[in-house]
Amino acid sequence: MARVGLTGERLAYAGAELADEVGFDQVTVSALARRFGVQVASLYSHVRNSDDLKLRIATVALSELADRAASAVAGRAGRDAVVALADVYRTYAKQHPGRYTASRHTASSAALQAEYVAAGKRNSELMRAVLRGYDLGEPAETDAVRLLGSLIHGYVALELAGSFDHSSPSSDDTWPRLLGAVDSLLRTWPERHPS
Amino acid sequence: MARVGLTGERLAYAGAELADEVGFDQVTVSALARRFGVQVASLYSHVRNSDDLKLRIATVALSELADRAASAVAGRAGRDAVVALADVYRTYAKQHPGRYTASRHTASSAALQAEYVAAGKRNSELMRAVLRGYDLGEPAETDAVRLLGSLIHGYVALELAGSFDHSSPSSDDTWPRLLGAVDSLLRTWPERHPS
DNA sequence: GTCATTTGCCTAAAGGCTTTAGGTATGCAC
DNA sequence: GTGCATACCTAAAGCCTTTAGGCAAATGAC
Repeated sequence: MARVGLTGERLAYAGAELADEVGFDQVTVSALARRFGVQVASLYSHVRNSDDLKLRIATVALSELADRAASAVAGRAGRDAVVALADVYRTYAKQHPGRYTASRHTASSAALQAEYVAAGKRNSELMRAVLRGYDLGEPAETDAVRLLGSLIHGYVALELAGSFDHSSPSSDDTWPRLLGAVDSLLRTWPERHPS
Repeated sequence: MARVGLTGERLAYAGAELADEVGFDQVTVSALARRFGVQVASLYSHVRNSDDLKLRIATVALSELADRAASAVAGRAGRDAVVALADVYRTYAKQHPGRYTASRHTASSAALQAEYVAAGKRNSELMRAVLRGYDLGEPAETDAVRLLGSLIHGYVALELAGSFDHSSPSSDDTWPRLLGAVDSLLRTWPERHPS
């Protein structure tokens, strides 16, 4: 009975890979056990249950996103920063569709998990930092965070679902134009109250 | 063994109600059978399988959305039409979270179901009709359809997930300001090629 | 190096959901 | 009333989740 060396963390990363391969919805404790060549029950020493596993995968995804987002916006501002940030999410979703789906998966117990919440905060604070460069003031800045967050997630979700597949122009052409439009909107925001 | 009068359609509507009550992910053939006081296997005369049931629920949701959208935009144009249309989706998602989730659920076999595809088309064509009023020309009009679609879905999804719950301003305050901003963006779209 | 302890992984079992196969009885047409 | 179609049933197999309890491998004390 050779020991495989399971840990909660290894399961989370292996679960993330599994999600990318078969879809986040298809990630099960059983499939993961199979992948490690181990009995199903063995995993229950490392994750509390199936929801716990999914939450750990979501945390992996949110953390990776925050890391990439931080690198992308470093040294950039304004439109460059917005484009770089938005590209991070879109690219990640294409490369890791299962992980991206996981990152948007809200479990009821998620709010109780410090690490998950912290990774979510890192992401939203990076976005706010980028938008602070437009000097909008409040409540416009929060409105802008919600606008950009909604647009990125909405676009990525629709694209991932294939909604843009069978019409022109290609999604690759639309995307930079939308970001340009958002940048010009931010620069001429209807109700600015700059500091 | 009193007959309950099951049909594919009744199952779809009952499944939609169940989705609103317990969440779309929790909708199972078993739960639906329980609700009708009937053995599980009995449902398989009316729906092909679990995915088929979910696709039928999604079709119910997409059709209801298209009906409401059509009523909302009738007799309106420009900003009024955009706001009315966007409100339809946001309000529907709040009233019927399970149905809304269903409407965004893409099964692999969905593309083969004529009714589902048709309901999806009705929705997107209503949005395009509203945006045609801004006289953007192509490809800007398609870009705008994708922008508005992404923004509405993204905002609704984040709001449903509770992302805007614990910060001010309230989501109710942000929403009309975002729609106003989008309207002004559409009226000053960077690269117009009007007819 | 041996022994004790921890713990990683095991077997076993119960319960739920999905789906198929084949049987019974109900409700309508006549 | 009789016949027919079919609505709903029982039975069963397969997979997933989760808990309980057991064996053996790694770790540390001496």
